[in-house]
Amino acid sequence: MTSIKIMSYIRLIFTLDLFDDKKSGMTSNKLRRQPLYEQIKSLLMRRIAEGEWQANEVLPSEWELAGELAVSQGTVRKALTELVGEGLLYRQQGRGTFVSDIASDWGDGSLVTPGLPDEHPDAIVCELLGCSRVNAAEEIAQRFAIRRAAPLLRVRQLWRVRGRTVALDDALLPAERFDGLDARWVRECGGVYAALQRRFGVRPRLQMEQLRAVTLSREEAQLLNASIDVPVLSVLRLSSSIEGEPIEWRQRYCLTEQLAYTVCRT
Amino acid sequence: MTSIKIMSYIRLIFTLDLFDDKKSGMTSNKLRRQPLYEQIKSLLMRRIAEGEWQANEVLPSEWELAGELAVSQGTVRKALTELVGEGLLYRQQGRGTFVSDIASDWGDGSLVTPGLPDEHPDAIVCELLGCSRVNAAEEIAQRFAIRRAAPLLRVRQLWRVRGRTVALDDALLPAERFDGLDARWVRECGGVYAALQRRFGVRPRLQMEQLRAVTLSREEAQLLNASIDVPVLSVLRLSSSIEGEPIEWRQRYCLTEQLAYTVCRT
DNA sequence: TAGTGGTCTAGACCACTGG
DNA sequence: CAGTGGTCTAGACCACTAG
Repeated sequence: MTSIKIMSYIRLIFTLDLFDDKKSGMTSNKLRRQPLYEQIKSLLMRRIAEGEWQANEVLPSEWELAGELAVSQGTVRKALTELVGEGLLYRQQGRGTFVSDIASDWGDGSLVTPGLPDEHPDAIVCELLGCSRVNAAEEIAQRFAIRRAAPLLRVRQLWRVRGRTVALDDALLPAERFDGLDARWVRECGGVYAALQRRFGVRPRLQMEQLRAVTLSREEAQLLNASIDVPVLSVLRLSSSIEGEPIEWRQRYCLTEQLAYTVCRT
Repeated sequence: MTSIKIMSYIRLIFTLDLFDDKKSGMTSNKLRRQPLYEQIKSLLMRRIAEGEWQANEVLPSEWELAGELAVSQGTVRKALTELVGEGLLYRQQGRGTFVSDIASDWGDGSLVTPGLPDEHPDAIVCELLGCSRVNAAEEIAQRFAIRRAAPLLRVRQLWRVRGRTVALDDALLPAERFDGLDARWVRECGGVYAALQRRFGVRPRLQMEQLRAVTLSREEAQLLNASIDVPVLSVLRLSSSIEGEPIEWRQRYCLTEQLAYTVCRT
């Protein structure tokens, strides 16, 4: 217990630049100081990314954090509330504040019978088809803010519901940013996003999604075990880190004859 | 100024049941009292629905509201913050808190070139095809929690971008719940959602969305001026009031050869 | 019963807007 | 300059969880 406190204290020393001119104010009031609760958010995000607390582990209480960081409990609470809103944490009254689970590569939507029901969706199973390295085309390079023809990691996945193929994914990630990421890591961690989080402390966040109805190429149709004529839902998704850095560019083709791609709010 | 205060005071009297046992506590502690800020949210939502403040009008300041409602400014702030999060209000530092604009029937997504750009989307124009009354099929009736074959208002709309037809909408609303709603009201208010808000004080909120890739029937293809073979994005959307009451069931067919249906976050 | 998050208060100072 | 929202503090009490 005491050692934890001391370690936290040492960490605070090294991050003291964050809490610099707290009382001074007055100096250079044009360069706005970042609010305390924002600094606390950043600090907590970094410590979670570094693995100080694993998924579903409990954080120190609000009062402990307030003590460690020498701020009031209300300020810690505001930081935690925002991180809960962003999905990084969850709270349980009387128990504590916990780190959220790692996101699945599938994302948020579920696949349910088109009619309408609020039926419980069947589990989606992922098969990793393989990883390869490709060179970034012009537009992709721009998206990732990397040079043209820079190496990309390409991950292909096949999704099944009750044994039936339902979707084909093609994910692109900047290879130099995630050096060492390969099929073995993805397999061991159980997904691209899980690997990103465990190895690089990065949590992908959906930033933009483009939806279209298209038809498949011969190769894609074969992988999905579908006719080349059938209309297919195309989902093009850009994910980024919480800081806004673009992380992944994912093209999904989804068969929606049997199951509809469903998104619920609140 | 004084009269406003008095009216607010009178209103408070009539809604005093909301702020009943604030200090008493202790009594029947199993029947949890609703938090003050939730009561304030409800009160403000009702007053906005009743038209006390129009879109883009400024609300009383946090201190004024706190005075009227006899609560602390922090509690008013919490209520306002949540309503901002729900999209009902927006704030501007130094200016005040304002009522948000009325939502468009189109919804949140925009239509942009499939490539990827963050290009500024072209304006979407709506043409009202007509309103009619139909009887609720079994599954729709269940959704709206109304009896089978109860009357529904059916609104059909055609959407255009730069003159090209891009989408066909078919909206169903419970006719008895929105008695008097017809083509004239929709036209005058400039949309179904605008009419719902101005006439009934209801703000539709997206609750669920189902996406599929389909082909069109002959009639729909004709209306959209499209081939019957082309894959079309089907969007099935259920909207509800903020209280959770189901309001609208909307089927959209969207041509996505030229433009992709795009959703952005943050 | 001790410890946690959830609500509420009162008061302070700041940054921004507008007349 | 007065008035607004934005941040931060300190302290109180409540409801829930778990030993």
